[in-house]
Amino acid sequence: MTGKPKYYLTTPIYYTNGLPHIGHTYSTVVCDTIRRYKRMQGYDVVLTTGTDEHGVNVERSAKKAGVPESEFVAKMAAEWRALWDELGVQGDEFIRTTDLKHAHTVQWLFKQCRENGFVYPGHYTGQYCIYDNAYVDVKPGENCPDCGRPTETVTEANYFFKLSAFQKPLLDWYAKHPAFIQPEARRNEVLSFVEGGLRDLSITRTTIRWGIPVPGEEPHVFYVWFDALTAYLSAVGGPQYEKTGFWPADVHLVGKEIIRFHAVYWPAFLMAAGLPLPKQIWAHGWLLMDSTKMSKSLGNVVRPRPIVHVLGMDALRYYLLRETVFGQDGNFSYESLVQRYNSDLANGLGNLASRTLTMIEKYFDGKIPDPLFTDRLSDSEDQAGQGIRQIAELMTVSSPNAGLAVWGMENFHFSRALESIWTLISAVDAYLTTNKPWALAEDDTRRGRLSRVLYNAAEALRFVAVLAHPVLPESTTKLWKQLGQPTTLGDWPIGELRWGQLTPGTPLGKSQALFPRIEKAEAIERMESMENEAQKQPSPVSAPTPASALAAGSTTAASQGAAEKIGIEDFAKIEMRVGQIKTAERIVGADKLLKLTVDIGTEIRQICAGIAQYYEPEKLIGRKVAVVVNLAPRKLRGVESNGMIIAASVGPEGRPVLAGFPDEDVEIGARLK
RNA sequence: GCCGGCGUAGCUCAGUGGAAGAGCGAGGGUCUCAUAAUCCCUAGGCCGUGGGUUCGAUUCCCCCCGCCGGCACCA
Repeated sequence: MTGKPKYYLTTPIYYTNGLPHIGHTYSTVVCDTIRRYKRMQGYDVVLTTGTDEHGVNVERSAKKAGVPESEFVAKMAAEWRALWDELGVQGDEFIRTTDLKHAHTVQWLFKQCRENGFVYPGHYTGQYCIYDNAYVDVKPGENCPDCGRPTETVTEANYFFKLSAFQKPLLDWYAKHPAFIQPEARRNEVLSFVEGGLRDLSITRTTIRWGIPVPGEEPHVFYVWFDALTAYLSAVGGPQYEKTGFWPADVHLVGKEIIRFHAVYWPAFLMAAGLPLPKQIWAHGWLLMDSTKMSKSLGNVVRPRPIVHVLGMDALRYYLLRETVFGQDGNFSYESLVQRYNSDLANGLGNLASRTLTMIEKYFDGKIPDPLFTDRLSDSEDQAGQGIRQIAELMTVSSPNAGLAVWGMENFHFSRALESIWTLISAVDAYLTTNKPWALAEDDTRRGRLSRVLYNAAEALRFVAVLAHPVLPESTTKLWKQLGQPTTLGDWPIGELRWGQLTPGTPLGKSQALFPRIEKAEAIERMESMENEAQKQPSPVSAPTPASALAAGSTTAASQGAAEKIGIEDFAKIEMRVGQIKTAERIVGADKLLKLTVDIGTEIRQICAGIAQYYEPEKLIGRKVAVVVNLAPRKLRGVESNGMIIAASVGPEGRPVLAGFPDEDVEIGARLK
């Protein structure tokens, strides 16, 4: 089609059992930023995102909503699409795993793998969690380690993929392509995983109805990863990928929790089918609501809409890319979000644009002044202006020793790139303060200098508009128009950015505040109340189930720090009972944890409690405590904990004080209400 | 348990074998073109603890403490 170089990148294909939260948003916004940047660099770019719509969870949710699966997923897919639109995301391909062309691609890929001898029929027997729709590694009779619900022993016939055959080829590939898995820490994890040996993988199911049929092998349908991962290929031609020229992908951007599927399974499938491998898998970190405090409940997810409504989509995009070092985990809080908005966007970029454009309006009748570049006298007079120019020009140099704006974008160091663009903004602010154009304006003999100063400020703003556009598409476009630029900023060739391209005499567009300042408490209050409102409302199709909150490629948002009001029915979900401690011992290698056995009336439970620093094990025996008995079991330091002992958390260190019943005798097993 | 990472100013983090940094917040001052914005100054932090290598370590090595991640079918 065009002679442009091609660039293909993907977001995860999101599972449609719930609605998007801030973590999904993060993945997608990063991709959109890269897409816009590559486009400005002159690439023919395709960004694929989409929805993963098969599986038992969808079956169940659709049933609950009382609609056919196809209808359910259609509505969900529409929701996801709409959200991406609201965030300014330019998805070139929106692939749904229920698309016909995707089914064809999956079936074709399977056929290739099978013909090449990497698929064989077999049986799998294991403990199966029907809620998570997954085999889990526990003994018969044990509960699911993830959701805590009972598992079933299931034997089914299914097709296996010979993953074991790819240990060596994969390791060779990793060795030959050191940048294949990013960042480095994830690469090492994957490496040690593969070095530890690979087991074959079952890739079809007969226990699922809602899936892509395996041709001629009904009732087999394809199981999640063989289905979902292939969507990346389906989106750009499937079997005819050579015609589009977009395969292999340049980068698959994923959340760190699904790195293995992308860095091990997917390349192995492709190798088995004799297809080219993607060039890079980039795993980003999670956004945590409160990094110090891990949340146990997944109920409180932060959604992007309230933020977009209160602060605008650019504010959210900017925050996601600026606040967190890409690749690492980051913290999310409304507090820091509004802080960033006010100090960087409103007071920084917005205010600079406002003061510059207002002065050009006032002193030059709304036309870009002539900087008189040929005037040598003015030139020497304006050394500070030369400084601004230098800073701006350095931004465009792709080198870790230069201005870092372009270099940072190029290397996915988004926070660095933005940070450096903001050094230009504050340099211009300082430049204006020093040169006082408002004072120059009162002296007709200094007209030339005034022109020069305001030209430089406007030209620097133009640089900012171009450089920041991939992150702030909406507001930089406004700025672009305010600067009187007739071109489409998104098409502007970033590599051709040069100082002095701003044409004198250009009439400015209508000026308006880019980022109106907002009172912090009020903004937080509005976002939180909208969020709470949204949590109460069922989704357009059905309420998302908490167990599915960790969708593919999502980043986890743990619970909010501040407690919300809950209804009595929510409280009733928590089953607390009086328990008596029977035994207590320290856990080797864990100095905070005690392993307890607790009689809760109906049974004796093993429970771990983080109280070892303050309670002697021997003195606890016989003590009556409050126990949450219906908490999902989990392993702490390798020791299973089936319940939770209630304690007050006192002081800044959170010293635990056990809740108890000192005054009255209570019966073991009595429920707390 | 095994493997890996991290621990630097109130907060979020950057950084280097040779005189400790940025942004934000906070305190003081300033201008008035601007979104009560800007700009300037100030923060004196045992660079987790202890030891080692070195002329010299926050930066290299070891131990310890604390936190986090990975250790397979988790959409």
